[in-house]
Amino acid sequence: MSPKCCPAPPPIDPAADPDETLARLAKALAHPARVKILRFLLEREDCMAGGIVQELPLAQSTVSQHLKVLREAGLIYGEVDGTRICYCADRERIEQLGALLTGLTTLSYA
Amino acid sequence: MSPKCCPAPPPIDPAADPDETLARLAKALAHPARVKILRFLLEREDCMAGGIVQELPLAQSTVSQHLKVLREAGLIYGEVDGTRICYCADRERIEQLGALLTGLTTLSYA
DNA sequence: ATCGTATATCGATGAAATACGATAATGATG
DNA sequence: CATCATTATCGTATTTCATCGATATACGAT
Repeated sequence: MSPKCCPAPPPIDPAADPDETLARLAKALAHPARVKILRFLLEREDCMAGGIVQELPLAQSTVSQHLKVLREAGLIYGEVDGTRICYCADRERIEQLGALLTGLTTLSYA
Repeated sequence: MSPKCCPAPPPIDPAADPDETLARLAKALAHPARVKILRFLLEREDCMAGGIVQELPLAQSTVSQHLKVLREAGLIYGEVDGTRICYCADRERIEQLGALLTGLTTLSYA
């Protein structure tokens, strides 16, 4: 499931406030470029990421910034090996976002 | 299903770019106060909203601003009747966000 | 050791978000 | 009609975001 080139993703903190967590994850997705980056990473199972810059009409430094935001939110993880990066989308984290959303909508029916 | 005090929610535009839409909706949720507001509205099926200000440690004008953001993103809808507001959470829109998320993660398995 | 490539970080800048108080608008109430 | 209660809007200060170019860093190849 999880590709070889990346270390294990950090665990999800169950004690965190759901509203804060939801807002935090949503914020990381709150930019089209970051959604596209995430989609790009999700599309290739081997999580090779060299070439993200070419996919977007943005400067390299800007893309790097967006990657940082995604990384800090835990939506992607990985490592940089000198000249090569190996980022992976953390599906579990994305599913956590989905679960938080579902938890929101099913509240009143519980 | 949809409460009486609110008009019909605006329809969802199917032609919009999914990444833009996802980012737009996520952005509206990218603040804890707005998540709390949404949760508050989802909790009461009758969508009465008088009292949101009391739920949050924020000035009334700030809450109004957050409501505006949610409204413009289509996550809530409703009308103001002078001294009384009647906002409803748009469950369909929230589910659209969930669907866009799912569409993202299931991409490579399609 | 030098060059080339790929990524991250820094610094600056303009745009947008967040917050508040003050004010306006609108209905309800006396 | 005057007043109260509730919400929206305006003006403004502060912070955060987005973007870029320039520079730093790390590795591979020559």
